[in-house]
Amino acid sequence: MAVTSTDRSARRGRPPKGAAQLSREAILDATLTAIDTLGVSVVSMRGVAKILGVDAKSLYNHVEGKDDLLDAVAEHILGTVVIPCRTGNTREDLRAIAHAFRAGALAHPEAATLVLTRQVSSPAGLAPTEAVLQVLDAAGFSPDESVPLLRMLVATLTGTLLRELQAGPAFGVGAGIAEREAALTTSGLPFLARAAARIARFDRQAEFEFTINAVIDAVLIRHR
Amino acid sequence: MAVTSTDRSARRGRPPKGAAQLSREAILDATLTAIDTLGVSVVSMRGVAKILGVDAKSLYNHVEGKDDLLDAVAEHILGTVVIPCRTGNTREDLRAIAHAFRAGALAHPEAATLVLTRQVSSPAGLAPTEAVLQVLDAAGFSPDESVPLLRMLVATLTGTLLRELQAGPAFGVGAGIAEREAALTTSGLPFLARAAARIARFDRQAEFEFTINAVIDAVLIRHR
DNA sequence: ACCTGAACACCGTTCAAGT
DNA sequence: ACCTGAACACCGTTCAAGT
Repeated sequence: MAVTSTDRSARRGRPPKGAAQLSREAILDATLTAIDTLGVSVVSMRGVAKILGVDAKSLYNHVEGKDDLLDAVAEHILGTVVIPCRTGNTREDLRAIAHAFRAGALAHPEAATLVLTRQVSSPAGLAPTEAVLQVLDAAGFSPDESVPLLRMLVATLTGTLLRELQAGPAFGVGAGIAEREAALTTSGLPFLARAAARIARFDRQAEFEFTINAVIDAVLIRHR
Repeated sequence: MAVTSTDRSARRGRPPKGAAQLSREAILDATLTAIDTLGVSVVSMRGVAKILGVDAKSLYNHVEGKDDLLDAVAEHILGTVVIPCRTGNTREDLRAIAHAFRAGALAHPEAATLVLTRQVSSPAGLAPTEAVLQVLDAAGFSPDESVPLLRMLVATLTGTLLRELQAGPAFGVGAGIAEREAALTTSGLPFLARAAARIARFDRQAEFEFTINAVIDAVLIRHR
């Protein structure tokens, strides 16, 4: 019952021999697990700190703020993407990069929005971009030709993955394909009504394949 | 100095003859101007209420909550898109729809993220989709063929507009083209370094034209 | 060097009480 | 029918005080 000088409830300043030493990396890890668990929209500095058994304000010794932290998460995930080796077949090489990017992004579905939405400028984050430029160069495109093509590829990839994410965090079909089909059928829009069954269903893998192949077609058209 | 029964500071309940009668539409308008002024990330129920000279909690009589409100803003903007008449030229018709969509989205740049990011299911919001399906039908595509093509077009459009928005809210080039070019040049990634000058520059209109044309090429390839 | 107490200026939302 | 007071359970962040 005696209150000693190490009484935790009265402590202030650095803990005498606190268990986990706080670090930028530890904070980043905790943030990622918080995002995976609760979703990115619910994540908070205070919540991350709680995971680490620390006060929220302590985080500011290692991180500029919440925005900086979320940028770091995006960069971390992007750094996770393993760029495939080139085969010399332009179509297959572009496909492989797209699939690698998708795999990296979907490894943390709740964090994927960050990757797709935030501007990343670190070298690690730029590796996929570099890889695309390399493939286009090997295919014989000049930089003048490559950059717009790169932008189209990135835009399509981004858009496709965003759709995929909001189409349903769960695998395959989300809740209510029948409901969606019914809503479309009765929308009063004839072409949507006619295509309702096909629109209501969504095969993530197949849609990704189709879109990425089609957009690569658009690239290869410009090939001499 | 006398405190009467109409003393405002002690009032409770509906104002005797308050100026503006609150309505869903008025709330929506106020929200849109708040977004245009402050940016979507800063908008709050309390802020919107202040614009209307009302307490934040009053909004809940006309709106389900913040999420519902932002959905409504997205729908409103989408309902603003004027679908162009068909000309019979598939390429031109698809281009025209894309441009109409872009114009609608960019009319409120700070709100555009909502339009591109949220799932919209109201008939008004689905009009552009219906228009694309109609053009593809007129071009001779079956619904089975049209739906994946529609998805590719939407994905590319979404991705392109998102990039355009984050590339710079200001018109044309944002701050620091030279800085970005320098960063890319010294990134240690050779292909990025070589294309640095082209990547650092970004002509919104030209990039949009290129991408949309290229992706329509991918559609028309599949034309018999 | 690093952590926290106290503090500031905010959030979204519920619900009963008022008119 | 519609608005608000009181209240709840949160936010991100600063800064001086502590070790």
